[in-house]
Amino acid sequence: MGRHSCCLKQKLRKGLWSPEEDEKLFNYITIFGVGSWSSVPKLAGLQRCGKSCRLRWINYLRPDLKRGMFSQQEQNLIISLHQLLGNRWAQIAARLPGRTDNEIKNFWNSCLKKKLMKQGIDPATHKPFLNYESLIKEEKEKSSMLMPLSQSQRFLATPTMHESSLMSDLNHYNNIVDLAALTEASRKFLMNKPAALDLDPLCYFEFQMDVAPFDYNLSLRNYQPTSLEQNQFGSNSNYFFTSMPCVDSSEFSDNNNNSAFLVNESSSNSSSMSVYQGANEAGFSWKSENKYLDPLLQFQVNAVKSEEFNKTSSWQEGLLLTHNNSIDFNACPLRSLSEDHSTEANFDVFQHL
DNA sequence: AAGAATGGCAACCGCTCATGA
DNA sequence: ATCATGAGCGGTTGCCATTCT
Repeated sequence: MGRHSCCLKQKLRKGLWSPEEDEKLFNYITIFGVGSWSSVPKLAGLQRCGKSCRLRWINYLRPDLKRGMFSQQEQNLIISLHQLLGNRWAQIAARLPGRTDNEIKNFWNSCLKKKLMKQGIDPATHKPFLNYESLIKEEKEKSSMLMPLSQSQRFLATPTMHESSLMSDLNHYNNIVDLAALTEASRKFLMNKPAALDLDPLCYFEFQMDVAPFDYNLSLRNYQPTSLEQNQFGSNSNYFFTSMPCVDSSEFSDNNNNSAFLVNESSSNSSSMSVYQGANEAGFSWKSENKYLDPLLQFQVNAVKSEEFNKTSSWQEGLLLTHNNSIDFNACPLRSLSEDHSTEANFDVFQHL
């Protein structure tokens, strides 16, 4: 035992399928439908293991297969999906009707990868090829001249129980804040109504959010921008952030010099979230019109300076992948603060399937 | 022209996960 | 709880055709 039963059986054929075998399998499945693959070979009169039959059907015989070249749209979609999902070919294939995971995987490995590389894009990260070693070193050197700020610059607020851990994290170059801790910290800030926490104005944020129908959780990651990015922020930015995990929350807003995180999941088919940083700084929002999220939506958010954060968002349809009623939500850092104090953030909102 | 190298694709292998006894 | 089994997934292999040297 231990091995697949199909592998124990003798005189099972392997390798390419003959037209006769294809016909047998096709006829059998056409008549009896897809059921127990392990019993298919016997019933269909094939000297194959069930696994082999399944593969042949799924990848070749299935009548709903598209075949032929991938269209430009399909190629773009694959690239986008791969950026979001990585090598999860089955999930990617689920978004391309008539295409199999195997087909997409092969296409990726033989064509798209090279195509991206030719464009100077790393197919693994979907970002331009960089010499990361030297880049990081360079940025470290640059930032060491600018950073760190004094503690008073970083934190204008009354110290809290979480500040020290935040501080220590900020001392790392990448200063990735422990997400759970920061979420918890933020929640407590909110609940205790502390004075504003003034984060390093040269830092900005990446947000991650898990969403289930009635349970939202926002986490925050804070990291050092590159010097180029630093220049795009106002020097006197006053970043403040709070997050609040909510369950069926009523509206929460925090105006004036505070930022706010708002999640509403009402019993109606709508939900929304807003994040806002600082009194005069950009914020952004996330929103779903459907309680059960449309699996094909992606939101592009344009966050514009406004005194009322709930007026700052606009939406654009795109791509959203769903999974188990939860979402992984990754916002790119707010960036490109322009003269009119508008900023733009593109979000990848996706769920694991 | 011929052998080597490469590319594209189909299929296999090993693993994980779900299910049910 | 444990084990057996099957389905599904992703990495990998191997075959064949094409291109290169």
